[in-house]
Amino acid sequence: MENQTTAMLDRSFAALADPTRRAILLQLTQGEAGVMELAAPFEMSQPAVTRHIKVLADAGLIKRRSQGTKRLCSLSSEGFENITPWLSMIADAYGAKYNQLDALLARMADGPT
Amino acid sequence: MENQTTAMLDRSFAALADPTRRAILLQLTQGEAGVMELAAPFEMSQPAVTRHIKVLADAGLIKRRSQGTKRLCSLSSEGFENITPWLSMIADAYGAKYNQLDALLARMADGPT
DNA sequence: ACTTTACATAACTAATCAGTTATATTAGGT
DNA sequence: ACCTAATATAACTGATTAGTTATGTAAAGT
Repeated sequence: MENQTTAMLDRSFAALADPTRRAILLQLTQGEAGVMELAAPFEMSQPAVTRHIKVLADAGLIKRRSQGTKRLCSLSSEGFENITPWLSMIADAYGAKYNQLDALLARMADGPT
Repeated sequence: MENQTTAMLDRSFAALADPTRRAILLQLTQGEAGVMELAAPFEMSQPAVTRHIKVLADAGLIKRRSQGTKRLCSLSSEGFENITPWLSMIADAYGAKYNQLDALLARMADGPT
């Protein structure tokens, strides 16, 4: 009987724990991109990249939309909004000593979108 | 030829991707604790908890010191200082829209310890 | 209608992971 | 010296993961 939040945290952090997926996210900071574009920098098959993209989407870290035969990916705040409150719980524990993290989390809690 | 930073990010995020390990970190926000204490809330063997603790330590999320026959664990900022700069790169991409995250990361970059 | 582009899905494999039980180690107490 | 408490290590197992190749599908172009 695990709750959604916990499972979502699992997925979000796990998605971030892979260098290929982090590289994809960084590439997406440059804007929307299709699967082929995202796959280009890697010496890896297209299906492998497609799966990384699925993992990122399931974690709420990216969104996808169709445009013709393309599937354009872009960053999504959802996944990040999921992990930051949790990180802030830890940050609080560090107290003043670590309040930089605390501040970051507070600002994320303000939350846009 | 992967660099340390990348491997460290892998370890840090992967360590956070498990509910038991996150629960251990939360428990440590209450202060130092030995392995037995940390294991108590879980229906899990002691060796299993010991391994989770090792994963957290390898990720730089906790520190350990010996006191008699006990091994006291406490939160460590290292692992968090590792992931926040990376998160801030992503946060920058969101721009003003997501600048709460951006702010958090900026504050973490200030960094104590 | 046919081809091509862009992607998704399936079936398989090797490696890693999370847990188990059993056993070793290490420090303190008596 | 011996016993116990607290933890670590080893050997094993089942599940998940990341990659592969081969094949399927869906929208555009000709």
